[in-house]
Amino acid sequence: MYLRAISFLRRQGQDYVSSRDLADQLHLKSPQIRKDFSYFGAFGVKGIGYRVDTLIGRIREILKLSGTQKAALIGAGRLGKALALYPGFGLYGFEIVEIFDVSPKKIGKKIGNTKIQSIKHLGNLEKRGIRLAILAVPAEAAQETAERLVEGGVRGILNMAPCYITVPKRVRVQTIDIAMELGILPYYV
Amino acid sequence: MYLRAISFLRRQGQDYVSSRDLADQLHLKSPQIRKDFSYFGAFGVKGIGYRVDTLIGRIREILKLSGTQKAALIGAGRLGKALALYPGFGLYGFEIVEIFDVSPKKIGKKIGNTKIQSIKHLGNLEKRGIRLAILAVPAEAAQETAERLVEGGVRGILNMAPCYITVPKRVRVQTIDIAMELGILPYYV
DNA sequence: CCTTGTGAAAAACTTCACAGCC
DNA sequence: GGCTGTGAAGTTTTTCACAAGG
Repeated sequence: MYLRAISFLRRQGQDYVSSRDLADQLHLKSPQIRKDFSYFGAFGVKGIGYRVDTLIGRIREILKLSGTQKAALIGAGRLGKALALYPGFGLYGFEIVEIFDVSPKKIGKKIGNTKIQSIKHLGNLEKRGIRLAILAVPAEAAQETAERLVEGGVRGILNMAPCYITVPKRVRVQTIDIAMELGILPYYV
Repeated sequence: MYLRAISFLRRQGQDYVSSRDLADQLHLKSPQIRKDFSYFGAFGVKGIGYRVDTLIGRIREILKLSGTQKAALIGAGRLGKALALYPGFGLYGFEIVEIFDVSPKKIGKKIGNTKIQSIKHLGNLEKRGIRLAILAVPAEAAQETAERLVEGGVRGILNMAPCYITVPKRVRVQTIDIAMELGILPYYV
C-alpha cells in the first residue's frame, strides 16, 4: 500500500514525503503512518519528512521483494490473460514466467511471450525458482489446483477464485473475490 | 464473505449450518460468527444451527442487495473485458448494463450483449438506475474518470486501478490492487 | 515554524466461558 | 448430546498528545 503511493511520488520527482501528506493521500491518520514507519526502524528527518528512496528500499526489504520474484499463473481464461498482461506487477518486481491451463485448445498458444503449458506439466516449481502462484481458475477447480501447486513447492498463492481454499499452514493464501468487494458497496450507499 | 460461503452450501442442498462448520470453512472462530449473526438479529436454532435460506435473505437485506443492482463498467481493456464477462457477479445480484471506454477503436463494439459507448456519453447514470460503477482504467485516468462518475450520480465505485482516488464523502470507493495483494505474499513466505 | 518518534489513553476487535434451549 | 447468544476478559489496533530536533 505504502509502496504504491510512495513509488508514485518518486515518479513525480519528489525526494521527501511527510507523514501528513501520505495520510491525506491514503486516507489515514498521520500518527498511524509514523508508527508503522517506526517499526521499520526510524529514518525520518524531523521538520522534513521521510526520504522517498530510503522508504521504498526499506519496504521492499521488509516485504522480501528485493530482486525479481518469479510467479506462475494458473488459468489462461479471460481473467488469466488480463493478469498475464497486467503491467502493474512490475512495480513490485514480479514476473510471470510460466502459464498453465487444462484446456487443450489453449495449450501451446502464447500470451505475450509466454507459452501456455498443460497443467500436467506443472512439475516442481520450487526447483525452477517459482515460489508464488496466481490462481485464476473456476471456483470448482480451485481447491484441486491449489493442492497441485502445494505439491509443486509453491509458498504463496494469490487466489482469484470466489472461494476459500485449504492448504498446509506453511503456504500462505491471499484471496481476492471481486464480486464480494462490489457486494459490500451497496451497504454504504 | 458469508454470502458466498452460505450460497455454496445452499447449492449443495444443505438446509442448516452451524457456526462451527462455517468457522472451519472460512478459517474463523465460531463465537465470532455467532456474534456477527447476532448483529443481524438472532435467528439461530439452538442445537441445530442457522437456516441457510433465512441467513441468505437477511444478509442480502443488510447489504442492500435485494433485487438486481445495475452497474456500469468503465474501461474495456483486457481487465474490463474479463470483468464484463465475469460470471461471479450474478451471485450478488449485479448486472453490468453499460460499458464505456475512450478508445474510438472499441466504441461501438460489443462485449457479450453490451455495446461499448463513448465515455463522453456517460450522462446521468443515476437517472438510468445505475448507482455503482466498476473502474477498470489505467491509474493515470482513474481520478479524472472517477470525477465523471460522481457527476453522473454514482454512489459507489469499485476501483481496479492501482491508486487511491479522492471523491466526495457521499461516494464510497472500494479499491482492489491486484499487484499489492500479491506483493504481501513474500512477506509471509 | 515545520516535522518525527513514542508513551499513554481510547477504541475496536477477538476470544473465552457459560447459561439457556432444543 | 449439540448449538446459540452474550457478557466479561483479553488482545490488538488506532488515536491523541507532546517532547525533541532540524
